[in-house]
Amino acid sequence: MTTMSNRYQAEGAKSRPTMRHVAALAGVGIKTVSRVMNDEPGVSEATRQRVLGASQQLNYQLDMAAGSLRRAGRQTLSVGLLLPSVANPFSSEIHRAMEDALAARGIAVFAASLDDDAEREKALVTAFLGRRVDGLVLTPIAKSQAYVIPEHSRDLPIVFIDREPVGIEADAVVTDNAVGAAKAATHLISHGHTRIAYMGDRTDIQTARERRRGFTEELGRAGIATSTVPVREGLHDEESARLATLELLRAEEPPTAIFSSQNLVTFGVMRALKELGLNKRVALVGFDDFTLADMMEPGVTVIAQHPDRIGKLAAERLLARIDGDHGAAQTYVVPSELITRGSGELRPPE
Amino acid sequence: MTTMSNRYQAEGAKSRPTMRHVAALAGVGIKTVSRVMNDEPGVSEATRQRVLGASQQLNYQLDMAAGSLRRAGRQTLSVGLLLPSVANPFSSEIHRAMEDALAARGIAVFAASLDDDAEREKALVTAFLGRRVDGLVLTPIAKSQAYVIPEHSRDLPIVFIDREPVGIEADAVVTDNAVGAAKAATHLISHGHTRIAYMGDRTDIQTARERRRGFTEELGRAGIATSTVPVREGLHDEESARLATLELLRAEEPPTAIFSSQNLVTFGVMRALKELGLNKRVALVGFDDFTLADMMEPGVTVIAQHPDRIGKLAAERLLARIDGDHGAAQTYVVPSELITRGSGELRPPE
DNA sequence: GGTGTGCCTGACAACGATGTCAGGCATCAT
DNA sequence: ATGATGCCTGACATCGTTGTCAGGCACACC
Repeated sequence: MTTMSNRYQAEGAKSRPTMRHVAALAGVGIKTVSRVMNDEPGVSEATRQRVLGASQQLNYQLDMAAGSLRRAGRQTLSVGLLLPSVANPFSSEIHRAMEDALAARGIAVFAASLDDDAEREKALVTAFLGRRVDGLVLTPIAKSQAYVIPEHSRDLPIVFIDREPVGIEADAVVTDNAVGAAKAATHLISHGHTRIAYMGDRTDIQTARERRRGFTEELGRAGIATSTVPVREGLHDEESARLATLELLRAEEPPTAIFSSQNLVTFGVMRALKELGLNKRVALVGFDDFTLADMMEPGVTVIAQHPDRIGKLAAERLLARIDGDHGAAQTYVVPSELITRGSGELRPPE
Repeated sequence: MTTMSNRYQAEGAKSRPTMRHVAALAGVGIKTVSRVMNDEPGVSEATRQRVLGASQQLNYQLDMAAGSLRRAGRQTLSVGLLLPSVANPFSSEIHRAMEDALAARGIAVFAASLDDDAEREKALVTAFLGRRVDGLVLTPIAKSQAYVIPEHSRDLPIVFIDREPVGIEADAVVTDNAVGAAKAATHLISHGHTRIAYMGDRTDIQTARERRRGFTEELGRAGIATSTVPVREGLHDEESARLATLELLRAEEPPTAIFSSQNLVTFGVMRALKELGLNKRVALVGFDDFTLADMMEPGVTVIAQHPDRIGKLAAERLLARIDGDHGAAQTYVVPSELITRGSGELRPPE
């Protein structure tokens, strides 16, 4: 039979060897092969070597999917990771940190991009559930995550990152958005600014709202009438931020400092400032650190997030849940950090 | 029985419903449920609705792993992607492009980072094979990829990206490294430079060698004695590139132009030039485009690769192979592009 | 010699699904 | 009435592996 099937498949796809093939070649039972491949005790050294030899000869490899089908607990040693985009630097650093933390346990990561699309979020969660991942880490974008309640209460570990979920109680790992934005405000105020503009992302994004709240509350605390604060929101890319900034700076009584709530927005602001030759006159603090920020003219002061820590922490929480931690859901806050590089330390003109 | 198991598991992990549960609730056979879930024909509309209702009520979801166990061809609708690092911008753009091309077919992507570690390459390939991926896309780093020959000849689709594999004939998608580097050389020569330094990456990386070859060959063609070309290699990060550049520029007869073979090296060179106040005097062309290159002083001229096209093409080739294309292995070359921004157009001092 | 104690080992069912196949029931032509 | 033809449907084996369990064998002890 073996011969038959070999000949039959000689010119096409050769099929992968199974335990049965290894067992036949080694002259043992299939269960013994299983024991050897899984490093289970109770196999004599001689048998072990025979099986190992046969398996190498056939280039045999255990089929994890088939194994976990029968195995208790059904672990697949894979998890799903849903990010705004795998190509986004912030996301990909989280991804990397998680990978490192999970690789130690032999867990592989399915990664996917959401593009701020709520439908895609649900579709991808479904796709990963169908693959029976051991856990899910996701950046929520849909209005509510209640749709995963059935799975979550069936004990599927889920950790939300960057944004807290709505409609479900589950672990989350987030940056101290409001506090970070407040730090930016304090920093600019302490350098003499009172007319500080806020350039913000789409308001349907929770972190954007938090940053705005932290920022304006801090201005209020400092005695600056929040009604006088120029606020531009709904900026989701470089170009819209650039245009909004140009408009703002050409208006009467332009701001002497700008706080931008996100990477791409910061880039747009930088472009506008440079165009108008104001890059060394108008102060700027951006939320999110970025490559080459120190090479700008002047260097760009930022509120840096720590995607590596977020990723690591998320992975640790996920592993704890996978290992059976049934404690109450909790939100973990990773502190942001002010990094001064020049642009945030410019003083207003006399 | 159903009641029993519900009560039993009320306080712990509820188990996931299976087809049997759905079948029991709908009062049909298990195979009928299978037909409905897979949109197979031959089910009356009335039965279909009953099954659909039951499956929704139980929140049932098909188990892909179990399904593909029996299904012909054993497709898992997942592929493995091995990158230098998922956090590397070049890699993550490839990743994104692949994801988009594969998502249309419902294929999920396992992504992992190699960190230029040959052992990790093999370990991760093994890990993905154990998960029975339908295909593999990988950036080779090990000296030879002959170890995947058994799987490849068993019809596992494999596409190499960025670098060509060694010891195996398989599809590859790469940038025209030598041509791109030659373009950089031509560009600098046409702007009057004859003393052009080459700052290169580790020579064990194939693309680095190709870039160097293309660069020096072009200088030779232009009549520049290659023995006079300052070459610094083995630079793998910003700091080593910065130091090498400082040393080079402080030596006698410093170059009037620099070609850097890679992103991080370019950053190091930029830092050194700025430190010495030479950023507007010494010309620079870097291999690899990067964010904010146009915001530098001056803007940085680069040979841009097209990671999005590389990713898309790799995904297309992989799908073709998955669909049974048994044509000879082929290497696909994605052309690079010269983007002028200022730094590469600086002329040498008289 | 009988028996208990470990240590190895393999037969068998099961995991959750799909492929195969045969059977039941209308409908329709003869 | 009889047989042929389709359409639905479910019993059963099977995918590759692991859990369970019982059996065989060697050794030591009484």
